[in-house]
Amino acid sequence: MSEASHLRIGELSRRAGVSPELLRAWERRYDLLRPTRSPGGLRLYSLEDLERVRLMSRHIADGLAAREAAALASRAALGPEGGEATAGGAPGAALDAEAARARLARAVDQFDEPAAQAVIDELLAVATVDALLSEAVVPFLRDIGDRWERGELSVAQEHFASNLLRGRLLGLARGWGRGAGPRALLACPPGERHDLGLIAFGLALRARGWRIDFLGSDTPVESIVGAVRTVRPRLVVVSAASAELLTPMGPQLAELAREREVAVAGAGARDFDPGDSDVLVLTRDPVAEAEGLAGRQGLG
Amino acid sequence: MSEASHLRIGELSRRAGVSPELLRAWERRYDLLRPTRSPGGLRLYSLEDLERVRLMSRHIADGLAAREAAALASRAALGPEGGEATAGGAPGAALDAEAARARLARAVDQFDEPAAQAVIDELLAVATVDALLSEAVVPFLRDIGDRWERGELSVAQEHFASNLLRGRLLGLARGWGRGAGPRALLACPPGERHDLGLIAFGLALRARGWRIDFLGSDTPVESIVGAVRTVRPRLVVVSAASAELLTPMGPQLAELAREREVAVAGAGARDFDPGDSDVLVLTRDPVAEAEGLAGRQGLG
DNA sequence: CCCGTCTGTCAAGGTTTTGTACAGATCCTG
DNA sequence: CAGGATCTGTACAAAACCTTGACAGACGGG
Repeated sequence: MSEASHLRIGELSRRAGVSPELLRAWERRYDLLRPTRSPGGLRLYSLEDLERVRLMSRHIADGLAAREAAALASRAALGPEGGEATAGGAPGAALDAEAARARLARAVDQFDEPAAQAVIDELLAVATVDALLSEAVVPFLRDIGDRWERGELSVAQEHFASNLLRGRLLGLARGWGRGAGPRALLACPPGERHDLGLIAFGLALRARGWRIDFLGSDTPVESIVGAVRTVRPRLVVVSAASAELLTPMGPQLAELAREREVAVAGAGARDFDPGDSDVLVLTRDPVAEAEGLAGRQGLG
Repeated sequence: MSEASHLRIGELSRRAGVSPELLRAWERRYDLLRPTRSPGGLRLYSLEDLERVRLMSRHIADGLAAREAAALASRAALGPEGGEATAGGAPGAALDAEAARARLARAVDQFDEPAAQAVIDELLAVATVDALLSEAVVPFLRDIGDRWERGELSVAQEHFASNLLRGRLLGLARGWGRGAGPRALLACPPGERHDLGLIAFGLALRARGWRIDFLGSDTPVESIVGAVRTVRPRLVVVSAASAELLTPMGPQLAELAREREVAVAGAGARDFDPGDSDVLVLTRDPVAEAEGLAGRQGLG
């Protein structure tokens, strides 16, 4: 897994998001990389080199001069991964979520899937699922929403970003139905197609021992009720971006809530009126709410 | 073990999606294959050779240069390296797709996520992406559709299955925008939410060297057109389950088709009338159509 | 405000890599 | 035996790289 594939400069450039000219300049001026050469003289890089370039880029984004960044990146190559102390940046810990979101946003703007995946890879490498969700995914979704409302984002870009993130989150979700914990059934009401927040919520619950049954977007109330009868979950979560989609199912939710925990979530939950039913209204971020529910259920 | 199902170069070319000239060039330049010869001197290939060519193609699609891809593909022939989950296995290994589908169906009926994931894991272990798609995914989607029409499947079960499969397919799709191949832009028209077939198509194209830009379900025509302007793909694919969703965008598709390849796919393509435009109508399964398009584009 | 340094970018001119094409001879199958 | 499929060898052109050298904007110090 360590060494391996030999990338030519073009591919390294694409994966690292640094132009070939600059890569050569860094090599010449700071001796950042020492690629092997093909018989014909072409530079061949390893995956370690890729990491080093990414590290250098990150340091530059943090405000260091190129020379300093190169020194740091070169040193880090040997020593056991230090804390990556970001000098004077965000209050964040080892993970500069702010910078990551910015890079992610740029990748989405350009429909650059590899770059976006790379950012997520880096985030996953240093963050727990909880941190990933609350510091990157949730803010990123908010960003997307804001830019969308301001008209800065096209539908195509929004879809592109959603599908990319959905793939990664569902990847993390693999096996979330396994185990012996209490079951939670997750769904969005009819008309609602924003399921990313719900997936994030599912992951946060999973990290606390729940078993997840995920129905996803655009699920009719009767189907949810039917699934509840089959699955017999301890918790049902319905998420929507607008309260208008939640209100019509109020009675059925209230009915369900007589035998089990029922909650509404998402931006739409804020304006949802549970009346005198036992339906919980979750307005905080997924991780916080998952934590709250875990406590309520006497779970870790 | 290594059955010499003597394939001639034409047959190998068709199955691997690589032109005969290129196969000979790879043999000469990188010693990728060492076919036996017929008494008259014709090259005879084994199924192992086929796998090796496919592996090489995949590495190229990942952005590696031909020489490096060949080195990796040759090395993989001996020891199973990391990452070759889809191609490394026994080439002829019979995958009992029928039984797998039955188990998958039962798992879905019971909302048993772990069981369903296990079935998919097994399939992935022995099948190539192509085989997985054409022998498992596509028939499974058809099954779902049929049972849905007969009312044997609840909405909840359909959603459950879709999200599960979507997660796995998008997992396989990771990095499908990488590399230097021609770009293909994939989307569903407004109102269409069945994107699984389209994802499968994207994977099949990917296996043949294309770079994929995926917009997914429910994308307005103007957004598709806008994205085309940004991305400048060589191919645009629009997929829908019903022709009613495709017909309204006929004019825009015809317009797009004047400068690049445009195709409609999905069940709805069957009833789509391209008129006198150059819009291609893809009615066969994703793998077959991807193969056809690859040939049309002179791709490997 | 001027000057030297740092950095990212570009251009010119030449080489390597790689997919594709062609020509003429040979092989295979109905 | 005709016609399609292959074989060998050579050639090409586009894309990607290489090296050297230069240059403009940003920035800190005098």
